[in-house]
Amino acid sequence: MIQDISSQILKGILQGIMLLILDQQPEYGYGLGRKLNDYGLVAIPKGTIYPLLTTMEKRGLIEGRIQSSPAGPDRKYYFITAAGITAKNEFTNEWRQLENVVNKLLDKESKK
Amino acid sequence: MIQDISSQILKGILQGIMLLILDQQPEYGYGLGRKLNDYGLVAIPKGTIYPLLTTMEKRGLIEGRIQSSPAGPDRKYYFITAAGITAKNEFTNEWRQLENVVNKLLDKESKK
DNA sequence: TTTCACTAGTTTGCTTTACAAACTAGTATT
DNA sequence: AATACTAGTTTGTAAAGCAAACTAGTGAAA
Repeated sequence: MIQDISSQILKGILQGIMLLILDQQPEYGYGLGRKLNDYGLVAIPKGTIYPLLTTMEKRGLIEGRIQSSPAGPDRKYYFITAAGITAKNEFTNEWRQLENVVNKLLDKESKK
Repeated sequence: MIQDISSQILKGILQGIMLLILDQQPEYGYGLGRKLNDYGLVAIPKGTIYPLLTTMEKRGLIEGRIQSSPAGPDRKYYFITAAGITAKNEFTNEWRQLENVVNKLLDKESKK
C-alpha cells in the first residue's frame, strides 16, 4: 500500500525529482503528475506541479513547447536544458549527502 | 570535502532530523547546530534552528528546559515527547518512501 | 444534443519554511 | 577594557506547496 508523503518532506526536492524525470524524456505537466504517481508519490496537486514548472522554466532549467495532443487539449512538453542538467547533477550530489546524514541517524536509532 | 546542502532540499526534513537527534538524547539549540554540522550538514543557521525548535515545542513534539551551563550563558535543553516520538516514526516512514522514489530515478539515470 | 468525464493548463491567495540580520547577554581570554 | 565564544530571541522577507476557482478541448453516454 502506498502511503502519502506529506508536503513538508517534499519541499525543494520536487524540483530535483522533476529534473531527473525530464532528463529521461520530455514530459508535459499532466503526464508528469501521473508519472510521479506511478513512482509512489501519491497525487502531487496541480497547484504544485504547474507553478513549479513555470518557475523552473524562468530559471532556465527547462523549456516548454506546446504540442497538440492526439486527443484532448494541447500539451506543453518540457525539455531539460544544459543548465537543467547541471542543476540535476547538483541535486544528485546534495541528495546523496542528505541520504547519508539521515541514514546515519536511522542506523543509530536502530541500534538503541 | 563536505559540500553544503542548499536550504531548499532541507525544507521540512530538518524537523525529522532534529527529532531523530533528540530521540538519542536531549540537546540545546547551539549544541544541535554543532551536532548537525558533525553529521555533514554545514552550518545550519541559527535563524533556522531556534525558530524551528520553538515551533516544534508549540506542536508538542519537544519540551524545553533551561539549565545552567558550566561555562557560558544558560542553555535550553529540548526533550522529545511521546507525540514527538510518533512524529519521528512518521518521518522515518515518509523518508523511506521518498528515498525509494529518488533512488529508483537515480538508478534509471545510471543505466542511460 | 447536451451533459458528463477526462484531459490540460493558468492564476490567485494563503500558510509554512528557511534564514539573514539585529539584538541581548553570560563567560573567558588577552 | 576589548575581543571571542557561547546562547538565545525577534523581526522581516522570500520562496514553496497547494487548495480553489477558472478556462477550454475531446469523447462517450444519456
